[in-house]
Amino acid sequence: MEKRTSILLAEDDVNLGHLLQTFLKSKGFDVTLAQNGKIAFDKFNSDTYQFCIFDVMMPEMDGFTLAKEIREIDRKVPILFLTAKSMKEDKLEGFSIGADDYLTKPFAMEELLARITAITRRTETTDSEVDQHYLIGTIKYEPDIRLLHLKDEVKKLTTKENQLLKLLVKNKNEILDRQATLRAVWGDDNYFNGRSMDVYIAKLRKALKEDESIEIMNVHGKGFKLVVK
Amino acid sequence: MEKRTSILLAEDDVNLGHLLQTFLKSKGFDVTLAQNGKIAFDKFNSDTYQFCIFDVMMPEMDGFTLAKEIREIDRKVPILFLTAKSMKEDKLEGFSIGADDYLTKPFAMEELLARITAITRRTETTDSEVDQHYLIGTIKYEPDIRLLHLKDEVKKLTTKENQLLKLLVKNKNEILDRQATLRAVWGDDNYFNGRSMDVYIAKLRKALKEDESIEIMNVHGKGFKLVVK
DNA sequence: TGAGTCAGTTAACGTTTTTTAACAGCGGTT
DNA sequence: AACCGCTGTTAAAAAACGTTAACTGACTCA
Repeated sequence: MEKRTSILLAEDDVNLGHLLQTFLKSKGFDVTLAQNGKIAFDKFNSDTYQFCIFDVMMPEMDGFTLAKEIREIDRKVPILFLTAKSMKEDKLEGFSIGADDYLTKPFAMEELLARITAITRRTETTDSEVDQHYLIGTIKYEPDIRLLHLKDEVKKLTTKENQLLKLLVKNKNEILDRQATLRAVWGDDNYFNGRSMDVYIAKLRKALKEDESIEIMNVHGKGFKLVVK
Repeated sequence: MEKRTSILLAEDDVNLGHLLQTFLKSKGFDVTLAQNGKIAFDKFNSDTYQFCIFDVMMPEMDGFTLAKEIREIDRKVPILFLTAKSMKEDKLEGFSIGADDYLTKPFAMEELLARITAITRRTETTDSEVDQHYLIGTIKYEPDIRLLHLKDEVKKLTTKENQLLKLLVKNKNEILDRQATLRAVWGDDNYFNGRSMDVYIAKLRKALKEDESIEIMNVHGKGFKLVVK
């Protein structure tokens, strides 16, 4: 249940625009592409964006003007400029409007990604959700505080129990690959960690056995699967 | 009570260091100058800074290593690199560590200022980071003056208690890495410092136990995590 | 200058968590 | 059926952590 960062990208060069959109989408962002500043401004006002990337030179409305307009109604949303010029004056004009960063074309995709990451990291909200919970059959499970609400007891899970159960729950009714799980939880899928995992599966089965409809089933040679009937 | 943004500047070139310090001070910043990365790391851990400027090439501990150490205990504080090289690889190495920006020497003072302003603009109004105080559940905590406002007492924290709690609070709901914390607070992550840290965790748990919703939970083999329900 | 105080470390002992060992059973293959 | 790798389970061993108290060294102040 992870919300993706939505980005508003204003770029009149169709090729570059689509290239960037595809790249950023592959990196897990929601990217809305606008052909020019006017369209971008409309889109900004009709939807919610966490991040803006504006080409400086565009028809209709250039990037700087667009940024200035947006800054009047939102003085916080991060704005990154793409500019073909490399003159210092331009850079400064962008910053004084309230840009957060700029890239001079041509630039490496990875650098763009790095800068977006750097900026969004700072603006992230401090507290992540601690109140998230799942229902496994009739049993309430709170992974963030590692609690399992059983019929007549609230069981505290250990780190490993919790990591494993969280993966099972996230992949409910799907096979949880044995090797992948070992690498995720134990860091290495060697023999002993495998045995250790089997021990933890036994613990979890015992913890969940009060609800008959829950089953952690083994898929021979593949992994485990949490099934709730 | 207006407090100035405090900057930690790590620069081994004494001339450039003083020049920058003087310039930034004239622009209204509090600037602490550290001769090398090791000194900077110690200063970062004993005081509070809103911004970091690190020269990449320094004796004792270089800027990238310094940033990496700091990122383990503070994933938000803005870091700007000063680099003499202009290779793209270097830039990316910086960003992947979690840098926010970089400047290639020689650079214009005004450009440095513009970048600092761009990065701090959004955070300065939102964050009450300048007038440092946190709420841990119902308990008010003022790290700068090392006070914990309990129900019927104002508890003075010792240096170590305070450093540890500050890190926990800054990383609320996230795992605070055991080794990184030891290096930050005790300078070395050997066995005995580890035991010492466990003693301090016990002290903090005792101090915070009046609020049931607060928990310092252990993540076996990884570190501790401050959770407020 | 020497008893008292205080922050921090080390020691000691207890508890919890995780790993390893040991043995038993199961599943698929030949 | 015989075999072999995979899994189930329990118990013992090892590692990590929790807590209290004794200890150490630095500082204070009469």
